[in-house]
Amino acid sequence: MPTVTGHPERHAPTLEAVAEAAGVSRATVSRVVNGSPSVRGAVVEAVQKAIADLGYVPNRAARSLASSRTHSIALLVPEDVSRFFGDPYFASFTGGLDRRLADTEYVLNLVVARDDPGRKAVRYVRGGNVDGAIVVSHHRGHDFLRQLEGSVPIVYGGRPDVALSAEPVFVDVDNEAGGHLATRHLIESGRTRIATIAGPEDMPAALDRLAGFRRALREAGLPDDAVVHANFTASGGAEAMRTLLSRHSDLDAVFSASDLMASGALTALASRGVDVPGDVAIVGYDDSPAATWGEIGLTTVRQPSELMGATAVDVLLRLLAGDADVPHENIVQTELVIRDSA
Amino acid sequence: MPTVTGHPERHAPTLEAVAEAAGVSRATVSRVVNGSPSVRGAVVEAVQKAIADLGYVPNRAARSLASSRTHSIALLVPEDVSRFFGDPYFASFTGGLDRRLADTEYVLNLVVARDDPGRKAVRYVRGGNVDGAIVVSHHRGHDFLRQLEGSVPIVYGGRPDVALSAEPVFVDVDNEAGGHLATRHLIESGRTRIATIAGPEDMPAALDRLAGFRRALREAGLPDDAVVHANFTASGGAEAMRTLLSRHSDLDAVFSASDLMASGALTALASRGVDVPGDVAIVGYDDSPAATWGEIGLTTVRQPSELMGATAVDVLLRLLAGDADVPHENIVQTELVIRDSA
DNA sequence: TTGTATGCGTTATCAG
DNA sequence: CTGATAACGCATACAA
Repeated sequence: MPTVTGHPERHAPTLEAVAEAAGVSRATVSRVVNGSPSVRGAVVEAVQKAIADLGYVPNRAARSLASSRTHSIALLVPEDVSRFFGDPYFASFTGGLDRRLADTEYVLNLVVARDDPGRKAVRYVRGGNVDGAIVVSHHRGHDFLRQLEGSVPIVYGGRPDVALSAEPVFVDVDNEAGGHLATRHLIESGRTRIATIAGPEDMPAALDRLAGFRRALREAGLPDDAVVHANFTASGGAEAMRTLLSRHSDLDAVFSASDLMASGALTALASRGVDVPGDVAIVGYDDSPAATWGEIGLTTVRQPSELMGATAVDVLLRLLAGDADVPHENIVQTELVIRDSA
Repeated sequence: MPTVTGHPERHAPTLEAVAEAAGVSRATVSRVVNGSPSVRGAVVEAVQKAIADLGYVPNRAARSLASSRTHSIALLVPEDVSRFFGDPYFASFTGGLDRRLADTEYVLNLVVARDDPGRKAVRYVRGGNVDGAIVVSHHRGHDFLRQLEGSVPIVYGGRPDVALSAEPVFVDVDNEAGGHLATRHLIESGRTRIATIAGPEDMPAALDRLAGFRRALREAGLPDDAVVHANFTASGGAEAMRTLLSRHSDLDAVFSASDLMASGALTALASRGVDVPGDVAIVGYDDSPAATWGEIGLTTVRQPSELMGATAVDVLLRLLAGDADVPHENIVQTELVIRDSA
């Protein structure tokens, strides 16, 4: 059995060693490492050379102990990880987080509050283990998030639907504008009888998209009464589509509030022999993988999820830097991705 | 900043404070916290009470500095995070990791080695920032992984296809058995002319599944010559299906090495008016969301990805505990999920 | 079984 | 601009 636990590592070089090699004191090396402006140029160079020669890497624990800053931030996920990452939107959001974080010396800690009602996670965050936190995939009723207030700076992915005592800082997408964008595209391509498969009535994002849909139609002087709600699933979308067809035989376009529902709608249309986009045009929402898995590419509204992740980091970093006037609402815009269906 | 319910921020209590409250020394408190067996029962209780009263939480940095163990492990992802988490398999794997880790005091650090050829990530892992690492989604050519050897215990998700100087510890799924399982199911349901849409010829997992397919057919005395390779995409699967149909008109079943390819095959069959599973039965692989998105549920081979994540943690924990004889190969078995298509 | 003393590697507060 | 020197909170040999 090969040795697995052996540490052939010498003693990792410390500030002390670098100081000696550079002929200065520990304090000076520390200053150079932390980019203090008050060090003579020549000394800086000498120290940096010593650092490079010895391959010095600051000890995180020691640094953290002395400065009481951890240089790590929590990605707090209040639900099952598989579900969270299984959602392409969050996968992409996390990608944005990471990419933006790569330029910094911050590290991402994955903190999950699944079974325990947030106790362990709250203790972790409050326990001084991280400098800040980004909370994602939070839902109404996640009241334990309140216990995070007053500990470290927090940025929410999506406007939190929780009773917080202070105004939360969040990044969100402009769903109303997204719904408007999609519907406007249908209008501009000459459609006149446009329906929507809306999302659940208790989800703010869904309602906002619906509002955007309605506004676009009103602005164009078209009727906005063809609305059916579904539950963001493919089968729900299929059923909604059938309902719409039976109610509005003159239908020539549909805005679906999610790609998954749109894919269900597409199969429903196909089985009825309705040509897409010939007879009926359809625009989805999300630009999820489902948008390109079918035979005909789905024209859809992309949420800049990666940008949102990056933005969340930006905002948090500003908060950590003590920036007093960071905006609480950070709204990013959607974008239309045109494929075959509309 | 509004006052938060609970502890008024003050100075977080330290060992010192607990010691004083319990009327013992810091060392004793430390022993209790770390579960040392050599502390009198009465004292243990007293200390634990003090801990509870004061809401004491050990300072990670101090602990780490003193013990040179970090209690955190790295999840090393050598590629784009979005792609990694966008894959349901990895999302689920990570879920397994997390769930198993929840019982411990270890924390997961997300370490990504995307653009930089591993330099930063390697430095991080070697820099003593983590006690161990779990490496996932590694590909051939990721030679920088070699630089991790000898630093901390490492467990790979999937057998690494990299020239390592020591025998790597990994968890993997038995792809050959999976291919065999799928094919055997088709045989047992009475199919006699069975083809396969295999994965890329340069991927070990794909080849293993193909080998399982062939073995099952040989064992049943059936021909194993109906093989077409595709690239694990839906469109690739559709094209492969068309090729198979043209070559083997007597086809009555197909094993597709991925659900995505199977979904493409399904659309290809549908457009030719072939009934599934009436005329042709089809079994996929992965049990990904794609398996249930279509009109007919896909019978498929599920990879116990979550179990694999949990196993990876188990193995790593044993390594960290200094367990001398942990097996290097940790193989988990696949499972057949029967739906409509076969 | 328990307490004492020391050190872990940095940062930060002073002087100089 | 630079160098001593005291924290930082905990673990752990060593003593008792």
